[in-house]
Amino acid sequence: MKTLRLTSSDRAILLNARFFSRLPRTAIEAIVEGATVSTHETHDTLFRQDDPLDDVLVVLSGLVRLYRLGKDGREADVAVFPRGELIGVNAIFLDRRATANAQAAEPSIIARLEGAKLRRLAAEDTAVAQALLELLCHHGKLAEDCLAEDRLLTAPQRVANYILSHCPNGSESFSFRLPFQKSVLAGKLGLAPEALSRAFSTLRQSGVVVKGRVIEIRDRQALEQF
Amino acid sequence: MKTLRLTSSDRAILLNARFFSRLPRTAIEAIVEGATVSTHETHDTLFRQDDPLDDVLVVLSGLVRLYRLGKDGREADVAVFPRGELIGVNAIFLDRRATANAQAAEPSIIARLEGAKLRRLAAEDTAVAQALLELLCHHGKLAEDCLAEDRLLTAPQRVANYILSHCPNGSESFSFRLPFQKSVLAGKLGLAPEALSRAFSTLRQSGVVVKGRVIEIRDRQALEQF
DNA sequence: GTCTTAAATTGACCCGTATCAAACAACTTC
DNA sequence: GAAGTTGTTTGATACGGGTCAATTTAAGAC
Repeated sequence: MKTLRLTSSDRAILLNARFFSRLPRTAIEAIVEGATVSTHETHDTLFRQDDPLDDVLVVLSGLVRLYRLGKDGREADVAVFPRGELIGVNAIFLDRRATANAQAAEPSIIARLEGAKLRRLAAEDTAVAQALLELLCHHGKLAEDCLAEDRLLTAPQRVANYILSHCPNGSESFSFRLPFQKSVLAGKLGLAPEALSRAFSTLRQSGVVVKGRVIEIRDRQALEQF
Repeated sequence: MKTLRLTSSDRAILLNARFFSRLPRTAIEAIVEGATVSTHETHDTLFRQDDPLDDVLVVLSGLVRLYRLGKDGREADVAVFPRGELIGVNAIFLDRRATANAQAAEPSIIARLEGAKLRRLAAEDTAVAQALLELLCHHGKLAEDCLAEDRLLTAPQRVANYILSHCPNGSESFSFRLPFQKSVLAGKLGLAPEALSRAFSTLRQSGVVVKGRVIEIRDRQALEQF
């Protein structure tokens, strides 16, 4: 289901997104003008691997999972995009085809920006180009982190890392709520859901208490040295 | 060992690099002006994780391996850069610190471009910004490929993939020479050298013959379905 | 060419995690 | 609130690949 224009609340969310927050108002208006919005249920597919794709998607609310399919049908997540993230920037500067499948991991509202317009603006306005450069560098770093984690850490270590990345620095004990389902976290960390579950129970002996989506940390140091 | 200026042959190599080939001569001159060159032996370290780094390195010849260290001292390659590649673009647009260690994987000649200048040029010249955007998108895609491979494919499948990526399309049988040591290939594919060796011997039954650095493929179809 | 050192291979073993199956818990929907 | 659906946990098992050690092979040095 599509609506032609962004509502004012959609607009407000966009303005808060990291990508847009660095840009002058006029640039934002130029980018957003003509954008369309769509709503999606959990498990809806937004686009498929190898599909022609000349749009950038912005997650206004909800969550989008980007994954590739193996020959045998197995899925491997390559990224998970929360509210405010841009999806498909790579594609519009390369061959304008999706490199992976995208699906909503929960009920989501998605804005679509035209790739052609973004390319034009990037070529005309160095502020836009600059913002894109920073975005891509950030994504690059995240991808590097992810690859290194996969190759260096065991499942409990990856989970400990993830938990610590949510720790307000300085505090020794804290708790937070997972921003999505555990199965999504498992995918993001490159694990089967069962392995995530087992990792949590391994971490119990290091002071991690899991109650539903809420995670409580009693001893940060124990986690750090895991 | 450093030389202050690029030789004319260094310059020629730069002009052939994918990044520079899209740029007008004037832009290239502006970027390259003031660059320094250094030569390195195998295993020399170019920079270390978390070091301040406000340069972009260009591999003029040789090979550079980018890797992260685990707590236990294990190394995980995050990228391997052959001649013509740029290293450290992410860093100059983020916090100007290295996100990984870089070491020469064979005797190498490296050019250093100043990050500050590159940033300035990217902000002034949209052609430079454009070239950087395309470069980063390409790197992003490669990183995504790598992550997906790690998560979806077994060791023999990754090796088969690598071999096929060197197959001149259309040909049913062919052979080529590995552009670097097998241990480097192993790291690039996220494998221990032993695992690479075993993968090769598994692929022998699919018509892959390995003689030193030369790889011969007798039956492409068998490889593709592996 | 021979000597020396580094790289690659092979075997034995073990650890980590995927997979399958089943029990359980938590939401929906009516 | 009951019934069905979906998500999570637990156990048993199998497989892939890492690690260590011992050879074999290849590559540099003289």
